Amino acid sequence: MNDNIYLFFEKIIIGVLKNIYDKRLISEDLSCIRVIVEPITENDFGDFSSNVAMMYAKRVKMSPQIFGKLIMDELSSFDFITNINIAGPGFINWTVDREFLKTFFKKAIKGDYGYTNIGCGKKVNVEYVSANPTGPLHCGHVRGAVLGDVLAALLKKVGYDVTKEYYINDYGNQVRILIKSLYERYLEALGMKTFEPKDGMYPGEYLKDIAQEVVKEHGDTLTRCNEEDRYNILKKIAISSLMDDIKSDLASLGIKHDVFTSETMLVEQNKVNETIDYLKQKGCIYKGILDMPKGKVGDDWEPKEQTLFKTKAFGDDTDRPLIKSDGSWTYFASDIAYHLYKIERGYETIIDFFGADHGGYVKRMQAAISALSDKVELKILLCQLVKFSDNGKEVRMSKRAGNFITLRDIIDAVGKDVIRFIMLTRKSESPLDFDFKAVVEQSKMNPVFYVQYAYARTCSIFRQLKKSFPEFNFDDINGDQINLDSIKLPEEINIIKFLLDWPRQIIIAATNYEPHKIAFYLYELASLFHNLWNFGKNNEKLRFIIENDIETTKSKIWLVNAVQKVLRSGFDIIGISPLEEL
RNA sequence: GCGCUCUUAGCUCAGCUGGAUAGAGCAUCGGCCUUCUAAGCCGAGUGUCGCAGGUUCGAAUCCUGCAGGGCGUGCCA
Repeated sequence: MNDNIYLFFEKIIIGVLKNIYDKRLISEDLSCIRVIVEPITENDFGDFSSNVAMMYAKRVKMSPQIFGKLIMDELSSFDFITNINIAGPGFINWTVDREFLKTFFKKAIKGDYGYTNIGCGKKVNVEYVSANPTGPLHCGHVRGAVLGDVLAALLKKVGYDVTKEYYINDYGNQVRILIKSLYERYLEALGMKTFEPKDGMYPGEYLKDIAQEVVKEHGDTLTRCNEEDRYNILKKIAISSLMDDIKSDLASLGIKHDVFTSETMLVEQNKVNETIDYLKQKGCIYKGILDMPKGKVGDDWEPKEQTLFKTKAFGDDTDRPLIKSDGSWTYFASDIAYHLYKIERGYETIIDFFGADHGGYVKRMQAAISALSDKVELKILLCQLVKFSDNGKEVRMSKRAGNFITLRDIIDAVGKDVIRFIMLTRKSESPLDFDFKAVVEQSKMNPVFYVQYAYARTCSIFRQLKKSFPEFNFDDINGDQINLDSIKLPEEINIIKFLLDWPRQIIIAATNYEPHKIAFYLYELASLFHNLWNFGKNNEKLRFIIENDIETTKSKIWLVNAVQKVLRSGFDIIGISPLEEL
């Protein structure tokens, strides 16, 4: 916490409020309120600002100006606060002594900068990707995959005990169809018939390879055994093979889940039964007939009695069925069991990352969770779909025809770093355009190179440093005794101020579940650094390495090192590579 | 019909969760490479924050209504 200058000042103001109250200058003890300190972007006002006087003027029955004046008088007793003033409708603005700013940052950057323990080791489960194991991952999965992964990394960074989880939907109808398709491919591999995709069967070529595996392992014996055995054998091979492919694709994206939970396992171990029984006991389940849905209705709709969950009582639009007409569990039923299973494992916060096409699912799942537990928070995050195009032309996909862009295609085309960064250049609720041509071109259009270039430049400086000062010792710049007097350009101070914002940005991004903020922060930091770099292009005296002046060089290198460290730790969070050369 | 979500510069988007004169990139025009990497930097113009109300010291941000786009809408996952 002591590396966060905003928390530092917030604490100071809390202390000030206490003092004012002790002196009976105000009528109410405000020392337990939440004070917010923010950076000031327009430099004319100062470095930092707080709106506390405006927020609480009413409660102490004063005008913001008068209340602010009281706070201001107390604050001016701190010698590192200079130029304190009240502006506009009652902002308290102050400037911080440059030596203090540098010393504060010098201490902060030494440790695990940016790590904050606001999570206090609480257990959080982040479920993401969870694509059906009926084929390879396609481009539609990429955004949720990256956002979920970065969010998990962020939560870890702020002190949560994070489990990254993948839910394998290996139980429902889709799997049944998959196995049917595989059997047809198997017969084809044995030369017994030609594969003809019908009844929604999966036409993809990948089933041919799996069929070959089956033939290798079982010969033609499956044509003779009973249907149930055959189904189970085929399912086991298919799911494990497809999950291997999925895992390997995810690994290429830098994603590795901690836990894989299988829907079939939940059913077979009676978790679904038990969950539904539990809900029955609570009186949440009944048999009934749902009203005909408004809007588009299939031709085959007819009223039917179903086993229903009273999700409407917990805020859903209508009650939801749990058992299909063939007697098996609906997806919703096993998903309730799955979430209870997560709760049983001790997670206090459960986060699900869904695509926008699952938006209709949010309310019923949240309803289910409130029925199961009043302690656990379920957060369902939706990310909008990605529109893929190539040189401005939209790439249309049809899963039925089997011509979809796989995740593998995208990784091969543009690489992991580019995908990950591009996915973070929008907030998750905004739709995202992904144009192959624009992305493949390593141009200005592509922010990931811009950010990686800044990092590479820091590395380049260190390489150059070795040539100019072979005896340079990095321990010198990490020690307390380093002299930072030559760090005084406004742009250098600005970079330090911006770097001081890093721990705060991480907290904002993590607590609001907004991973894209990190990408934007890094972009801006890169921009500030490129700017500083070019000072040295225009004026040799403003370079980072100054021949024959080891002391100045040391302090400049200290700053470069700090920039590099923050870039590096940002890269770790969003999962892109710190390339030393481009 | 109902629910969720989005609408900010010519285009693509940020906007620190209610703050001060709403910001970037692209595109356009002009400048900077015998130089720590020019995949970079600097300078120049652009706004009915979809529309209309409301809440208050203060609204792009919160609430209500309307318009437009996307997604969803029983026994798919």
